[in-house]
Amino acid sequence: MATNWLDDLNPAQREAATFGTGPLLVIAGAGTGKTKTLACRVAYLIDQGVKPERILLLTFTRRAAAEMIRRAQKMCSAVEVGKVWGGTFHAVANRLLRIYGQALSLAPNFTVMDQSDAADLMNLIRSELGVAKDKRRFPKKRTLVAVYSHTVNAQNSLRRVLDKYFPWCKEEYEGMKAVFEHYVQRKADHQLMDFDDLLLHWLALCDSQEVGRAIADRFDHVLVDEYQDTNVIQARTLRGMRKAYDSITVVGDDAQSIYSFRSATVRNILDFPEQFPGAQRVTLEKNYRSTQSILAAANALMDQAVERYTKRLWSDRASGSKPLLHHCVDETQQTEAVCRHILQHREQDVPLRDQAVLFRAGHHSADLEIELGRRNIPFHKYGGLKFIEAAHIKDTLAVLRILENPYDVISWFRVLQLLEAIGPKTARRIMNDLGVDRRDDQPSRTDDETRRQTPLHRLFRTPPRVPAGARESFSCLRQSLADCLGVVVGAENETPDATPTSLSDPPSVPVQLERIARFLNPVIERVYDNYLVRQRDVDQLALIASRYRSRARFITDLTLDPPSATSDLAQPPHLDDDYLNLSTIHSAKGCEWTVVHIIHAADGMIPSDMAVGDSAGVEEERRLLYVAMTRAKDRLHVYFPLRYYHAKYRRGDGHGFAQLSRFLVDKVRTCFEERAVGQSAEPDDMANTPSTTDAQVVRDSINRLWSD
DNA sequence: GGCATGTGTATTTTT
DNA sequence: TACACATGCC
Repeated sequence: MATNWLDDLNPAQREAATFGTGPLLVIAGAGTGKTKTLACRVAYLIDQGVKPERILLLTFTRRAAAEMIRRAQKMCSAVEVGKVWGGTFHAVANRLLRIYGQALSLAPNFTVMDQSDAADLMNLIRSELGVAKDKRRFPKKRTLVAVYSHTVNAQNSLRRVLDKYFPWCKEEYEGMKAVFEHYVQRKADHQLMDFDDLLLHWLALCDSQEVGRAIADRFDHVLVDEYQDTNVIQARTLRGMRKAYDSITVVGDDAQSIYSFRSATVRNILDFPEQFPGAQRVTLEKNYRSTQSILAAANALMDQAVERYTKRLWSDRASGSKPLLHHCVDETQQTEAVCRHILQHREQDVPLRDQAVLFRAGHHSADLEIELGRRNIPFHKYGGLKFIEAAHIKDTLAVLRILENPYDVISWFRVLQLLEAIGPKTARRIMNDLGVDRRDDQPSRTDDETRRQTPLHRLFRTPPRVPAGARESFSCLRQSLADCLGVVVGAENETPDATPTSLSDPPSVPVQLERIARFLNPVIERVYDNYLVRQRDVDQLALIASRYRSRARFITDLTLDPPSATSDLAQPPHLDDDYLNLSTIHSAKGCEWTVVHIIHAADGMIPSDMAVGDSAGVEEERRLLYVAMTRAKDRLHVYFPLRYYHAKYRRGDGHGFAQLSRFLVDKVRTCFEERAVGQSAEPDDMANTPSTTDAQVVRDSINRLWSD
């Protein structure tokens, strides 16, 4: 079948999609059909005879990769496009390391830690070293992870990173250095990999004499999406992946780089031509998404930027009505206005799923979420607190991870402390008894006898001494672990064998979870509030697990690509269900909706107070607002609450007046139509619905006097 | 050594 | 608000 789908592309898109071999840089502005172009390029390459499994497609989220592959599949139905290596840098690194990691002496069953696991390990080390004892202000675990990650990702010296980004921690240089050294060693000893390690070890694989060539030569073509949000390690890795073959396509937009906190650098995209000599360049400027009036506002915003950007968007879509800027009395009014507009749009046949509310920080939607709940408006929140970060879910995963990697100190430490009468001290002693601390039995890793002596075997053969109060639940834990491995721990003196070759097959992953729940349910009931909800969450986990045959795969997928929202699992939305999208701006990247509501357009929120320290920070916040605005297809609402109550800090009626976001200068505001919420008529297209009146504002303000 | 209770403080974005 | 840390009791 010929390639008639190419007819749908404009000349620039077609040039990018049908580019031959060699390096190609595609500058693709917001809404210029980037996904479509990349999907077509995948389809084109396959159509030209490239084998799908010889294409590497790197995207920012797994969802993005899946979407492109799905689209490409539609174009070339004859070939199994699913064989394309698609996913995030981290997911691909994980996959390669499981195959080739032995070249770096990595165990194939290493554990992937997410950032909160990394924080726990930092904390463990911090307390062991006692660095925090005399200094009251030693950085907290999250700060430690942030500093560490920034340092390795930017390949910068700790000194310089502290000077530049964490000046308030400069005093603690020595202590932090010690913590980081132990952190690195401890991970190596216990087969733990944090997110940064995945990238660093992939790069190391590329540089390896043994397998570097083989890995690079696996792929004829490498395609990279969202290139503006990659860091120096990733850029270096890409160079390492191009040895015999030089075909690489990177797509990005310098005006949408919003991940510098993760050490992403816009230099990657700007320097691409030098890094990959002979690179061709294609620019996509025609926007298919937004009305001209939305683009006018977005362009006006970027005109204020300090930096020059490489393109200017245009559209031949009808100009549409101007975006609206709503001045609200306070957050309550903002919430009310958002709900009202959402329902009005729904009445005008824009279903909830085609609308989104965007905000800077996860908790900015708290008030709105409560109101949506009250009004029975279903929603789905992206970003913010993840299901996987809930304590009881981490507990469950920790048990699974012990099974997978018995040297996972973090998980042991966590699980043991769940037992009554076991705190940090006892937990550490038990771990010692079990030999979880690998430094003790390192000498001959390959020696068969040593391998047989994993902490789990010791647990089954010679259970360690535990406090009387913990005895019952400890034996319950032991039983659960044994059940999951398909091992019998009946009589005390038996010597069961729990190697994978053990006689009775280990049960399926959902069954393992059910066994774990037997141990965990009483624990959850004792330790947490809301235990019924939490126990149900564990059941939900088993439901997801039913899609997996491999426990290792399940754990890693959950870590690298966690369910995006708590509600994902609490009430999995049916396909025909209509629900509103709530999202942080970061998580909204790459998405589009018919109607977009941006809330909290106040200085201190956008830009975030945390980011206004230097001009680079402010510039990034501007791009963030740009990303938010360009998500809208037909209608854009921006909300500004004038008054914030700081009940958070002090009780009472203290409040302060906010400033409109500094990015909404006069030149930008002329692209908006401004409304005072509750004080004037609504625009034509939402005229005939009841609206808040002046009197309502008065009543609200009176009521507030005793609402507290 | 564990654990309940009280106090102070910092407070973004994500693979 | 929520989390880390200190204190004092069991």
